[in-house]
Amino acid sequence: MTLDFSAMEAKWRTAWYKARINESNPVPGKKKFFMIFAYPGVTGYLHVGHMRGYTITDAIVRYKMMTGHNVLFPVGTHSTGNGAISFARKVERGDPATIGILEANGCTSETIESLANADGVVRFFNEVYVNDYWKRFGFMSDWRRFTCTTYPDYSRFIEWQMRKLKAHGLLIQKPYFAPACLEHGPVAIDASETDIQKGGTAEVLEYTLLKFDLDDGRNLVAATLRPETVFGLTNFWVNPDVEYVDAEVDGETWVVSRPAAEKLALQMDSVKVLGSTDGSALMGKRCKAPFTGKMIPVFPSNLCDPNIGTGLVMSVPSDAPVDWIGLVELKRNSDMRARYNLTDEMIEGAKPIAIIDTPGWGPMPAVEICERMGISTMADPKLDEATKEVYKAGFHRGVMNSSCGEFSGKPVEAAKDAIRAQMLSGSQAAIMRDLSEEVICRCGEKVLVRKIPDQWFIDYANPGLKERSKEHARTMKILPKEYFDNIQNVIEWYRERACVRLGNWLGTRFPFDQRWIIEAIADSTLYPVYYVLSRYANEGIIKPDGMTEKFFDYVILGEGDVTVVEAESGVSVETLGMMRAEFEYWYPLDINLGGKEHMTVHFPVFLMNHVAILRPEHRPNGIMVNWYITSTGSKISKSKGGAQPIPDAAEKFGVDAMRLFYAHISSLFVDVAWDDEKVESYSDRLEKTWILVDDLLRIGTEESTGMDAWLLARLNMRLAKLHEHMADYDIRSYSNEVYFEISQDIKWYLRRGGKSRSVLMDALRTWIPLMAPITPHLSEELWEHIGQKPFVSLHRLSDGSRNDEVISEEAKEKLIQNLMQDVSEILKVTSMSPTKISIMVAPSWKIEMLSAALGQPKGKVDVSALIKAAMPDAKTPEMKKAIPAFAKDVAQEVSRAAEHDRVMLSAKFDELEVLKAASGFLGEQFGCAVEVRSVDDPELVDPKGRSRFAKPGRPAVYAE
RNA sequence: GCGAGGGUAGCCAAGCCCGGUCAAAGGCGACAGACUCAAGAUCUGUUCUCGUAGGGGUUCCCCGGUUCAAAUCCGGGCCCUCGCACCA
Repeated sequence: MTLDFSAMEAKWRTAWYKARINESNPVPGKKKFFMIFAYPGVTGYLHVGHMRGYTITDAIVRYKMMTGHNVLFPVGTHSTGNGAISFARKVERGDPATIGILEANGCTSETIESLANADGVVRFFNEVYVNDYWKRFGFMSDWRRFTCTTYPDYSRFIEWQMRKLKAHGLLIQKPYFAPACLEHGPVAIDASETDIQKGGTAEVLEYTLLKFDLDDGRNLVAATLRPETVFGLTNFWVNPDVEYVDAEVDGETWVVSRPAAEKLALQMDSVKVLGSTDGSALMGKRCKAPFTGKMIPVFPSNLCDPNIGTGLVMSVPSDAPVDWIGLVELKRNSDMRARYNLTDEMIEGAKPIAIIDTPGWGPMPAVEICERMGISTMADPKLDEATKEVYKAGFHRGVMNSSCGEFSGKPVEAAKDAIRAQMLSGSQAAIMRDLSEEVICRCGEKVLVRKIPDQWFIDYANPGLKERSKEHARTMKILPKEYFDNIQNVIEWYRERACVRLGNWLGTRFPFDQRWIIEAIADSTLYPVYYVLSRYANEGIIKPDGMTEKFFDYVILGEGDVTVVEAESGVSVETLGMMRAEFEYWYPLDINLGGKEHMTVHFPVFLMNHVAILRPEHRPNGIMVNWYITSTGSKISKSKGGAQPIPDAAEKFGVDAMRLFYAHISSLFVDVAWDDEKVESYSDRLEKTWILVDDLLRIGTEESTGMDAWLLARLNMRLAKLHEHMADYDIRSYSNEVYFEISQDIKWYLRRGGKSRSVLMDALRTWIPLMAPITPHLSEELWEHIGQKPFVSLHRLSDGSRNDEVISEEAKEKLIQNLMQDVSEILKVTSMSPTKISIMVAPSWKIEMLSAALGQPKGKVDVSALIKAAMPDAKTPEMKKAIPAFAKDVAQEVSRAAEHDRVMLSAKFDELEVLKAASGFLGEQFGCAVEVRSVDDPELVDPKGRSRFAKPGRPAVYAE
C-alpha cells in the first residue's frame, strides 16, 4: 500500500486553518508559550535546509500546545537592506541565472516581469514563504500576525525603538570609515556580493602613513602595515615612472600618488592637490625618517603601485623580501644606477639592519628566506609566499632587538601599537584606510573607504547595558549550552554598532534625520514585541499614522495617559487596554530560534535591545541555535536558488518525512548533509508506522495476557522520558522514542503473545498523539483512522510516570530479553541445535543476599556481614565455598551500580514465576523444550554443574 | 589573527557536561533466516575480533597524565568546520 502523503497533508492543513486552531488569542489564567524563529531575509527562494529551524520551532510549539499551553508562533519576513533591490535589478537586466531559477520554480513571464522592482520582489516572496513553505509544512502559526519589515506599521514600531534608544542615551554619533561607492553610498562587502560586482573578500586595512622629510619641506608619505620596522629602514622606494602629486594636508605638503590623494580626500578634512612631481625627479634625494631621524636615500622601484597605499614605500630589507630583492636587483642593474646617478656607495649604504629576533630565524629573515627559496628577481612568484611567511613569523613570534631603543625586548605585536601611537601623537604619522583589493559597486564604480563624520551608532559598548545583558543571559535557557557560556564573551566584545546608513536601501527612515535609513540589524531585534500588535494593524484596527510614540509607550511600557493615546491613535481606550493586556499576556518571548550565523550578531543585539528598552520582566527567556543542513559538504546556497524548490521536495518526499528528517537526523547543534535517500527512508518509516497501526486495529481480541501490564507500564515510562527530553527541547531524542522505540515495544508485546484489543487501543491513543508535534498530518490521519475525533493536535498528552510498578514490569521483560541473549550466545558459540534447554533460577540465599546488599548504604557494602548472614543456612561444603565468593561479587556489583541499575536490581518480582510463564514463548523461539526450575528445586537435574552460575537476574542455562 | 565547535565501529549519528548501566543507543547499508510461486514490502537475527557455554582480546584521532576504573576528566599534538559585526 502506498500512502498519498500529499493528499493527506492538504486535507489536514486545510482543516486546521479552517477551524482556526492556529490562531492565538490571550486566555487569561492559561499558561502561555511564545516562540519565534528568526525571520528570513527576502532575498529569493529558500532551500530545504532553511526548513530545519522552522520545523523545529513548529514541533516545539505543537508540543507545548499539547501540554496545556496557549501558544503564540508568529512569522514574518525581513525585507530591509538591498536583497530585494539587487534581486529586482537582476531580473530587470535579465540575468540568466536568476531568470532560470524563477522559471525552474514555475514562474510565468508575467510574474517575472513583476519582479523587476523591489516592492514586487518583497510582495512575491512574502507570498512564497507563507504559502509555499510555512503553510505547506502545516505550521501552527497565527497567519493574521504576519509582518514584514518594510510595512508602514512596522516602520512606526522601529521609529519608536530608535526614539527609546536615544532616550536611554544609547544613540551616539561619531566618525566612521565605511566602504562606499561615490554614487550609491555605503556598500556591504561580503562574500555573497549582494552590493557589489567584484571584491567580496576585500578587507579594510588600516595603513600607517609615515612622513619622511625632504630638504625642501615636503614630506614623502609611505604607507605601511608594519610601522615598527621603522628601525630597520635603509632607503625609500619611489616609482620613477609614476607622476606623483604634491598635496596640501593640514598645512603640510605630502608627496603621494594621485589615487592616494583622492582616497585621502575622502578620509581627511582638507586635502588639496597643489602640483605634481615626477617620480624620477626624486631619485637619489635623501629624506629624514620619522621617529629615528635617520637620513635615507630614495631609490627607484617599479613595484610601487600608485593604487596601493600612497604609492610610496619605505624599505626594510632585513624583514621584507621584496625590499631585499629590490636592492639586489638595483645592484645588478648598472644602467638604472647610471640613469639616476646612484653611486655604488649609496647602494652599499643600504645594508639590511637586523631589528627583530624571531625564534627559528636568523637576524635577517628576508635575506634568509630568499636564499632558501632561491628567489633572486622581483618577477619570482614565490616572493609573495616568502613575504607572508616572514611577516607571519616576525609579527606573531618576534621580539624587537637591542637596536630598537626603548622598544628593545618588546614583542613585535605590542611594539607595533606603541610605536604607532607615539608617532601619531608626534604627528610623524597619520592613518589611511584602504581596501585590500579592488572592489567594484553594482553600478560599476569603484568602492573606496570614505569617512562619514556624523555616523549614528547604537552604543552596545555601554558598560551598564553590557552588564545587565550578561546578567540576564545567565538566567536564560540558551541552547546549546556552549553558546550559553559563549554569549557572555560575545556581549563583552561588542562595540558600538552603526545603525543607519545612507544610500538606496529598503528600510525605515531614521526619525532624527530623514537622510538616513535604519540598517538591517537595528530593525530586526526587538521585533518579537511587534508580533503582539501586528494583528491589530493587519486588521485595520489601528492605522500606521496612529502608531505614535505615546501609543507604543502605553501599550508596551505601560506609560502615559491612555486618553491622550486614544486621541492620538484613534483607537478606543478599551481596545488600547486590550492591546496592552495582550502584550502583558504574551511577553516575554520564550524562545527565539535562529541559525548559527546569528550567534555573533543577531542574538546578542536582540538581547541587548530588549534589556535596554523593555521592563526587566519582559526580557526574553530563551535562545536556541540551529546548525545547517548542508549539501554534500557545501552550504545549500540561497544565491544558487536552492538545490531543489521546497514545494518540489515536499511533493516528492512528503512534508512529514521531511519534518521527521529534520527532527531525527541528528542533534540540532551539528551541520548535517541533505540526503535524498535518508529522507526517503524516513518516508518509509512513516509508511511502516501506518501499516503497524493498521494491523493493530485488526489483530486485537478480548483476551488479556500478562503482557498487558507490561506494555502499559512501558508506555508510561516512555511518556515520562519524552517529557524529560522536551524539557531540553531535545527533539531528536523525542522522535527517536516515538518513531523507533515505541514501535519496538509494541512489536515485542505482540511477539510475546499480547493481543488485548483494549490495551492496543490504549497504546494507540497514547502513541499517535505523540507523533503530532513532528509529523502532524500523519498523526491526524491515524487518529481519525482509529476512530477518534479531530484534532489530535488539540489533544492533551498524558504525563507518564516511572513508579515501582512500571519499573518492576520493565525488569521482568528485561530478564527475559537478557536470558534470550545469553542462550543465543551459547547456541551460536557451540553451534548446537538443542533438544532441551534448562533454565535454573538462582537459589533463594543468593536472592536474599542481593537484597541485603541493596539494603545497605550506597557505596558501603559490608561483605563480611553478608557472609555471616548466609552461613547458618549453608548445608553443603559447596555452598560454604560459594557464599564468600558470591558475597564479594554482589558487593562489587551493587557498589558499582549506577542509579538506574540499582533500581532495576531492586525490582521486586518472582523470577521463577516469570520465567515459568515465559517458558512456552522461549521454547517457540529456540525450537525446543524449555524447562524452568529453581536451583533450590530438589528435582533439578544439572549434569554439568551449571547451576552454580545462577545469579539473581541472570539464571544459569544448560542446553543439551 | 581573534573567537567558537568538532574528530566515535562500513556510512550517518547518540554518548562526553555529571568517569563505572559502554564493545558503545538509534538509523542506513550489508549478510542470514522467516513469510511468499517469486520479487518487493514486512518480521527476526547477525554485523571489531577470537571462542564448541553465556567468556576473552583489542577499540571511541595521536601521545602523555589523574583514577581502583577514562570514549567521558587534565596537559600536549595533528587534522577538520564555522563566525568575526552595517549580508541577515
